[in-house]
Amino acid sequence: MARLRPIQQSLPMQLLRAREASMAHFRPMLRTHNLTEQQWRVIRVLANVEQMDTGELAEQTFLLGPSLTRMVQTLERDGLVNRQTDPKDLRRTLLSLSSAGRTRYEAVSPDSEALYEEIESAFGHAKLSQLYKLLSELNDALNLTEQEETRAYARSK
Amino acid sequence: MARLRPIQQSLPMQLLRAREASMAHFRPMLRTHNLTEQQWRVIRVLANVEQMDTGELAEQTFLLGPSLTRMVQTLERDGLVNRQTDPKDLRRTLLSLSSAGRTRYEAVSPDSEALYEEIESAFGHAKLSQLYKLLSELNDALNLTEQEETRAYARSK
DNA sequence: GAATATAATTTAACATGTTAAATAAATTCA
DNA sequence: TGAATTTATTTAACATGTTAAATTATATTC
Repeated sequence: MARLRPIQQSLPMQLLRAREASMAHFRPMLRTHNLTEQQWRVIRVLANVEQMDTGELAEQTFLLGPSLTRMVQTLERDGLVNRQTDPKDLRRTLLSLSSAGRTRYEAVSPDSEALYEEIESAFGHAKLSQLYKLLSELNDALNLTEQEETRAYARSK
Repeated sequence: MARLRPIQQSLPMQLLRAREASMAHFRPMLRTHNLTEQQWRVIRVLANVEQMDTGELAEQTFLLGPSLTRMVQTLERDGLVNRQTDPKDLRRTLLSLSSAGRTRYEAVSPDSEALYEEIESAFGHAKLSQLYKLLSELNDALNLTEQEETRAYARSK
């Protein structure tokens, strides 16, 4: 029987390792601003729009609905985000950044940008572009074959 | 003030997106074997050794200690893993795969390998190698600058 | 060799990830 | 139009992520 490849050589683990290595830079910084990585993602997206519904915010931040629902509760309690039911579609919840949320955003932004630039200069702009390109192509390739598989496993279950 | 780059163009999000795209293939498969992604990582590492202590297992699987502690409790309850205190260093816990654990490993392996091959053929072997190389270099670059920053934030806190 | 420091693991507390099911509103269509 | 379907969000339940603190054992040092 063919032996399964070592886990360290697997694509998901390589990607996880790289992501952890990059987040190891951002997390301590966010910690000094009393934000989690995911909260910062939400604030950052909301900072660039008037308002956004939960579904689109979930897509933009790569968070799942249930996580977002919980997070928004605490973000609202902490006064960083406002919620409002969409008057045009009562199923939807519209979210927006409060002024305290915007203040926080503006406090974190320079620190965040500084880390990006540090990473770019450590890794090199050319390599970074090349990496982005490959990751984007990988996504395209993976998403093409995804649907059939999902259906296949759904059937066999 | 310089505007912060859009979140979708950030390195951590690109890596997260790629990882999610790849895990979207593996998770449904693992689900049919009643394993979570992290449980599979633990089993897979233990399948290649006689035994291993918690610390090294945490490194190999990229799991944090507290997560591993909890997981091992359920894995032991489910009869997939055995625990034992290291007689040479009573602080350490030695973990090993039970025979039921090995059976599960051998059931999952072919499905896992099949997905790897599917991904390789969808994305291309050459590109995949190139991606691995870049990710590895990124890790090296990131880990070099990590320590100083961590210390900097520790001081400012 | 007792006091102190270091190391490996675990506990605790809170946040998020994941899937399934429930809820409620909008949409479709017979 | 009203029953059936679809859609957006939330709840629920369990698993993992993250940090800090506690625990227990080994290693150091005086």
